[in-house]
Amino acid sequence: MPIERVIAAAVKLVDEVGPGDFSMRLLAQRLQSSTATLYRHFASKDEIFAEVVDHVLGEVPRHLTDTADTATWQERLITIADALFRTLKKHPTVVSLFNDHIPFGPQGLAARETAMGVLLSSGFSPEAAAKAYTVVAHYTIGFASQLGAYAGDGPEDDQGIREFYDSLDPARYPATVASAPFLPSSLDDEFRFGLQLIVDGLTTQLAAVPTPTTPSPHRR
Amino acid sequence: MPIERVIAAAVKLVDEVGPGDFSMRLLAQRLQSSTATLYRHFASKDEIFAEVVDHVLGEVPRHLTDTADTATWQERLITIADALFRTLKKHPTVVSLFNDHIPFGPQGLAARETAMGVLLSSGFSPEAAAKAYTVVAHYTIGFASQLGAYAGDGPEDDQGIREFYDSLDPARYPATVASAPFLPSSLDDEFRFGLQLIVDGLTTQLAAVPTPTTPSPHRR
DNA sequence: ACCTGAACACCGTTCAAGT
DNA sequence: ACCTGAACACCGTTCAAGT
Repeated sequence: MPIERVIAAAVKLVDEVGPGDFSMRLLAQRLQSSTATLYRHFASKDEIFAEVVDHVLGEVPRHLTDTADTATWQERLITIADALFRTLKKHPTVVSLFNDHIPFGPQGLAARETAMGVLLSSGFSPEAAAKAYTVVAHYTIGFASQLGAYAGDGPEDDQGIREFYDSLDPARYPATVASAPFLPSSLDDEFRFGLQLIVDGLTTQLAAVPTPTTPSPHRR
Repeated sequence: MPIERVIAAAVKLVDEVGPGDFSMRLLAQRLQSSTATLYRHFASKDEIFAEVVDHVLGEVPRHLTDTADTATWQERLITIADALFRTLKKHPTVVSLFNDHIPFGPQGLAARETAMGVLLSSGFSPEAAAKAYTVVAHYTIGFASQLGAYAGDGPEDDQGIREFYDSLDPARYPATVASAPFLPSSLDDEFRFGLQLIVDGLTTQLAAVPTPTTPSPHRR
């Protein structure tokens, strides 16, 4: 009956069977209760999913690796994005739920506050921080959303994808075949590659305006 | 009974009611047929969704704006990503289906081939082209995946989000409140901002290796 | 007050039976 | 050979009835 127990069980169930096979009946059964009882705590399945998203966001701080006081804002921003990405990778089936609603729950707000604090104390202007965090958060969640496509039943692992493009008719798909051997080795590598590009781009962009870009100690 | 008519009706139905409310019965009814007949053409609902994704990808070329022969690869790459993003924006409820499977259908292959052709003929090495296209494609689809979150029932429009963050307790969420007035004005603007960052990053990255980055006429 | 079995109006998928 | 009504085993959500 404690609400937190329901949410924890819901997270576990989504992790195990995915949002598609998740059902109120299954959840009620696991809690040795009935669906009608669940509806006294939550208005709908969707509301439970929102709580699941918030619960998962609560794990982000655990994946935040310590950064030295001398770390640049670039290093700090990459650390934050990486913590979010690693959290989502631990709950691959949950990620799609992030695309239904903006995470306005307490853990979502806390994650945003922590990240914005790091950026502001690293010398970002409020405007630059808002744009940087928003784009990095959307980039990270967007990439993680596609994790599911690489865990299906087709030739959908790194090696299989390369082989598939390589096996196409070179007369019909010359450019695709030519580049097939050079495809990124994993969505992970690609995520880091793109994240670095964005941070590089932010560095260039910020250097062009009077916003201070020199690192300053975080939360001294 | 022609298979293309079924797919066209499926796209229309997903556009209208979303994947959640889409049902085989509803589709059969629109086609004045029965669900059992649908199963003689497609093995499952999932297979129909795969065809819907491919059909939508077929619209990308229509959104490709003409680029001058003197256009840089940066301009060409942005044009390609923008065409994909605009296509997905026209089918916001379809986008989530992109996250279930890699688009290996004929239209998906054609879109990839066109984009890779542009990059290769713009002077990219096969390796640089593969990495650049993959990261840009995932970036674009990832961003578009989150379009749904900004069309819900909460305070989920640009103005409402700003107001929500602005109304938080400044003592508890100082960094969030400080940056609230500067949030990007729309997911559109943010998409273009991030895309520019990635292209800027690619420019820096490519300048550091012997890969030619000078524009050359496309498909002369 | 708190809980729940059973019901309602749906699903995806299959199959025996019709033309 | 091609189609389909009806069935099967499920859904989310509600509500009358029980303690």
